Amino acid sequence: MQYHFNEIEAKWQKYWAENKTFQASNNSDKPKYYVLDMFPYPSGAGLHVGHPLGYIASDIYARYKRHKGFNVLHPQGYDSFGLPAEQYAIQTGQHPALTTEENIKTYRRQLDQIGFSFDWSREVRTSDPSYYKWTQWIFIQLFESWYNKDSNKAETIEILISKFSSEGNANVNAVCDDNIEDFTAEQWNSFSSKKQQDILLQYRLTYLAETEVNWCPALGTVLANDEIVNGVSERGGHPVVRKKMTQWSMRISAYAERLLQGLDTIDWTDSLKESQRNWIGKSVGASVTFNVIASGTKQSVGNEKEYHSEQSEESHKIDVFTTRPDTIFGVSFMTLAPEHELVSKIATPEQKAEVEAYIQATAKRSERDRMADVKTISGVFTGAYAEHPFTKEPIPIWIGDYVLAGYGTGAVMSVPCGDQRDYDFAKHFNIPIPNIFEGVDISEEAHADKDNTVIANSDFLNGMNYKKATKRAIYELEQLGQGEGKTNYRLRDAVFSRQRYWGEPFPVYYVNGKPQMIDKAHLPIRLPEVEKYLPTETGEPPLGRADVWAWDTKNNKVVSNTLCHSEQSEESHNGIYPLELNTMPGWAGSSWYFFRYMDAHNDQDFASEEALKYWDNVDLYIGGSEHATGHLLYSRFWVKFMRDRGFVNVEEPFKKLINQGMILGTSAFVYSVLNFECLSKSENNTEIINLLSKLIIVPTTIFNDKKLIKKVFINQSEFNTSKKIQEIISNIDDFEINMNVNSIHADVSLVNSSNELSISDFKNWRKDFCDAIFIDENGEMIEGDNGVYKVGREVEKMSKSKYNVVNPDSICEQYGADSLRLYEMFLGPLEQYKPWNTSGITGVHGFLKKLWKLYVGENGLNVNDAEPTKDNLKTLHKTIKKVEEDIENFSFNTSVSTFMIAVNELTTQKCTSKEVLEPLLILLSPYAPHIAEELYSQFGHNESISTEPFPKFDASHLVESSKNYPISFNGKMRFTLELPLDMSKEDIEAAVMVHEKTKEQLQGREPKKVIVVPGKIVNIVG
RNA sequence: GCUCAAGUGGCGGAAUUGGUAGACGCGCUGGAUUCAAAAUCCAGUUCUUUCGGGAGUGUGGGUUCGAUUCCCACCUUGAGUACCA
Repeated sequence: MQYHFNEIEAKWQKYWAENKTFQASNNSDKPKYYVLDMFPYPSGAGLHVGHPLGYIASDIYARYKRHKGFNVLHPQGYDSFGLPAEQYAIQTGQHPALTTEENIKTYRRQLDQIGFSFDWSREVRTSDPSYYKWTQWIFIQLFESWYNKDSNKAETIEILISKFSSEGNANVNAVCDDNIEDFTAEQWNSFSSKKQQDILLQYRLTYLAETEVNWCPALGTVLANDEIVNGVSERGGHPVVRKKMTQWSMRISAYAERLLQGLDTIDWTDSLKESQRNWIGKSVGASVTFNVIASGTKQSVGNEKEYHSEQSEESHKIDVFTTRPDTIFGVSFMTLAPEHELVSKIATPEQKAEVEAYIQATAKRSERDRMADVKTISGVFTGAYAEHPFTKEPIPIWIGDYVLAGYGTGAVMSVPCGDQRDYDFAKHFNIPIPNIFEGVDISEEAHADKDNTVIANSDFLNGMNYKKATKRAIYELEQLGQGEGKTNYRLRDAVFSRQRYWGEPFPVYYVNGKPQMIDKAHLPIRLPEVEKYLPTETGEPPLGRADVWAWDTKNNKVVSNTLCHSEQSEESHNGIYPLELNTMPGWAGSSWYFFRYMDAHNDQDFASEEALKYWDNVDLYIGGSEHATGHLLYSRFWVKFMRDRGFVNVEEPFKKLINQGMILGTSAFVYSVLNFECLSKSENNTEIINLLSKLIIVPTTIFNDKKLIKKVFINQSEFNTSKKIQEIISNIDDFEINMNVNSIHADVSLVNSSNELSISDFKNWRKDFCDAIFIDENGEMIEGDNGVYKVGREVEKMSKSKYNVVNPDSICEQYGADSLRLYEMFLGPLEQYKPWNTSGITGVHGFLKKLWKLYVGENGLNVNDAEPTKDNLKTLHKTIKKVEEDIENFSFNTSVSTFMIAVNELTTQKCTSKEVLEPLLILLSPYAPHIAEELYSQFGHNESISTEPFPKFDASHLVESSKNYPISFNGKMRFTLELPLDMSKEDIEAAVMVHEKTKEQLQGREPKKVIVVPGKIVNIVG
């Protein structure tokens, strides 16, 4: 009986589906375990072999946990809203829902054929109205919440309103917009509802505000910071510009500290935590207020009139944030961002022109230019001065684009002796660099080291170290009322509006321009139909094209726009108002989906309390590291919010997280000759002769071989009748010939495992190469089937455009899902990036065949009740031990070799004992579940192997009576010696010393020392 | 620039508390089987060698009886971040 993997795999996939083998129950006496994969975006291209890597790992773990007696939740779903489907819809006019549905079908078929133990009864899709109903609901909860810094959590907005109406906002300690005016309870109660709504919007956790956003004209939408890479869009690489727009934002900054602290409580990789820490970017320091000296005061004190006119103007203050308040006496100038609002107000008439020119020049430069060009120092003096808080000396105020408007206050106190950027700026503009550090030379560069710092020339700070001086400086600033200790975060509030069609609609309508939430009872608000998926002619988002997109507040339903009037009078509206035209970003649906799996069909709640309590949070999460500062940060934010409001019980969503590395493609290249460069040796001139009347393809081996290049040149010249070339050929030795080539990707499916290209298939594939001439490694033309062309290889990211994509379908067909699963694990450590090489799969496939042969002979099962031998048991138990340790350590690659060793050994031992071969199947079942099920059923079992208890390791089978000791001399192993394990140290030493080879090694020398570690090693020194 | 990973045969990689470096697989070489091929099986495969050995885990140093493993410095590659005050 042969190993017919296709039949076996189809049979068991059907069995699992029909018997709902992997359906998890929300009621169980077993301990629970929740294994989650980052759900996929269903793209049109389907899965390639890189995608399942993480799923296979999590599936192995999930199956292992079932064997270990856990009730395992291992769900899967689709992050099915997103840009590609919409781009495709724009191109083809097809509704994204249709293409998404098609893509999901492909994904499902591909996933099923790999044999995953997913509980498909809990599948979720973010684009499904029954799902996004709850995304909308969470949005409403965020809108109805504010962040109370006193209780350090989000609370409902009702609490805030009652505070306002009873005591005003003076004592409210909230995370909110800057510059909120103080008001009393009486004032609050007398405010119009419109004004009250405006004020509340400044406190809500999601709020509407005019913000500078990253606008991508090519995509017609706003992008979040994490969606921009190197100043261009992550998808498509389109330019991004700054633009002011009214947008929904999420007050994630309220959670900055908790997001940072929470990292210490979760089991994630250090590099991932580090990226989140950097992204949050906490810096501790102080805010300092500098008073601007009225411009008349300094320069024209004598001029009474001008002095008075300046005095009548309002006085200005500049707030700065600094991490080094200890260096405040080293300030020799201040720098404002060119966009700073004070710039135009304080610039003196003499400097005004120059300042304005500079501002304009900076505005023209794109964000990308500014980022790319860090070296050029530029700036302009404003003419204005600020007063030093302690010395009262005037400090010149400059503007410079090295100060960013978006960070801190957009202004810095410049301490050139302690900050390299300030130092460079001061040097460039000849601004004094006072030294306030004891015993430090600052003639070459700034001294930015906090640890080795003693402050000097700084009045009351003299002689103090960084820590002491900082504390004292803050204290003194507080005394003056010109500063306080402050912590700043780089983390910005997240823009939540997208000008796209294929996303969650907001449950929001506008009355007189003020946002109103639709009641939970009327959710979901479904995406309206539009006839095109592009922005409108007036620049509104695609939803602006919908005809039925207004909210009827009387009947609580979406109605035709024609019923909605824009007139101001309340009566004319008839209770019908326009709906929000933006949609939510990709991360909305993915920030909470892990809770939905717990109770996927609940239509009363996003998940029931019991389900949330039972499954708690994700025990193991596997996915790519590219989500470090997007999905993984936003999810943590939403979970913390939901916890604050009592909707869930957990503070962190993912207890343990593993990043699987990417599987890279091995691209194949052919090299077409661009030209032959002929250099005359005698005449000392260079000429490039274009010989290409025909396309010539050469292999890599020829590139640097002068002889072969000449040979190719001569062979090809028969296609060219040019006199010049005839002349060169006749005097070929007078010319030095070089060759320039162009690398062209060849589809990897046209190349066999020995890197040989099928030339006829290649010509068929690239019609423009149908007349190309291929040259072999000897410089000879390849004609017909004679000769082979070897492609060049390079490891690159797997992608359609590089023609290096390997499809799991064909692998499953040729070798089976079990082979694919084993091979993906066998490639190397899960977290590591590694290239895919299809030829290696024969190794694991051969292993499965060998395994099959161990169990099944020509006439059926080869297994009996024979008493296992000592060797059989030893092999089994060392395998149990290793595999269990490996799975616990997520070292799946090493278990595959362990299985190979076990099967090799048992085959050699001719083992037929059921007592050994049955437990081995359970060990293997998480990795290669189909073959394990099949053989297990042939043993006579009627139940699936999937919940059989994991075999127990018994150390007694591994006990040895002797050890093959490595005998080393000065740490180098020279020979081995078999000795009983119960031998004493002294006896071992004696036995080694009398040995032939020892004497040979020592050559008469007396050893200085003999180290004997019983059971391990003997080392002779001397 | 800063932060974090990682450097071991022709290739993917193994060596879990410092104790026989190169497990396992690919590839390659030779052989068996076959009309032939595929498949299968057997043997070999770090380098070097005067066939006794000798060297060897990016480089240089250190700790140790003993270092791929620990410490210091450097080099290279990859990823993230980028004027964050």
